[in-house]
Amino acid sequence: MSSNGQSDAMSQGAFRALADPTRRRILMHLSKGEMPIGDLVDQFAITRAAVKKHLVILEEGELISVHQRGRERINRLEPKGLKSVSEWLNYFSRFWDDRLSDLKAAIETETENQIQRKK
Amino acid sequence: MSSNGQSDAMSQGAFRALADPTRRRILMHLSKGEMPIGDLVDQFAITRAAVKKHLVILEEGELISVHQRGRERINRLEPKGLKSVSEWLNYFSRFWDDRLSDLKAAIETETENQIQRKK
DNA sequence: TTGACATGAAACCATAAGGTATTATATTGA
DNA sequence: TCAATATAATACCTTATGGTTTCATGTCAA
Repeated sequence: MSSNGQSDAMSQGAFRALADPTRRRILMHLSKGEMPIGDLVDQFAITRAAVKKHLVILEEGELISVHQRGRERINRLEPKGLKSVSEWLNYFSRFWDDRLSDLKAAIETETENQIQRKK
Repeated sequence: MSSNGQSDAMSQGAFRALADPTRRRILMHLSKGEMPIGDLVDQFAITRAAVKKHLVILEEGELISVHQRGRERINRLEPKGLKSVSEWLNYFSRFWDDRLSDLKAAIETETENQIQRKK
């Protein structure tokens, strides 16, 4: 196997957390700004307890962090977990990623132009 | 919610498939080359039937495709599913992604050097 | 055409996962 | 201090999941 073993072990919690569509929706909401559980519950047709369970799993996957503020607990998007998933995925990017090559081509052209202009 | 709804629906199967560590290991193996189920079974301490189930789930997530060849069925890495996951993740990249800017910097340097050498 | 090999499919089992309802705890403000 | 609010925690239920064992199918080679 060689590559990616450690990164895979670290991101297990994140992969698990992302498997559920409700949890991904929660992340989408939190991407617009941190908020307490109450605000999230309003967005879903499930009970507060169910949302709370999702938040715990998201926290375990290091996709969110929780911060006490008075009697509220604020849930905030946490880059760490997402980053580890992205890094795992990156190992496979050579099989499909047009973005990288497109970007590379674009930058090369751009750089050439800059150099042209400098002359 | 607005953004990312369609992409999320499409990648549900892929997210689900990626949640299991054994399935991620299978993908790692297939990244080294397509192979029949028998070759994969040798790499794991579980039965052929269990591996087969994983392959079905990977196929449902469009992470692999299967091609008949004689009496063998070859499992091949499929970019589609990985790409949809990466696109979903991309929505969040602004929260953490140093990769793009790093890459851009690296390519710029590299391109400059190439042009230097051409002189 | 018959055995051996490579595989798929079905039935079954234990545990994890997602949900509910209910009970308990802590902080704010009058 | 006491009610109201915001939340956590527990017990419980149903279905999904990952695994096994057993049985069925299809294809190659002699």
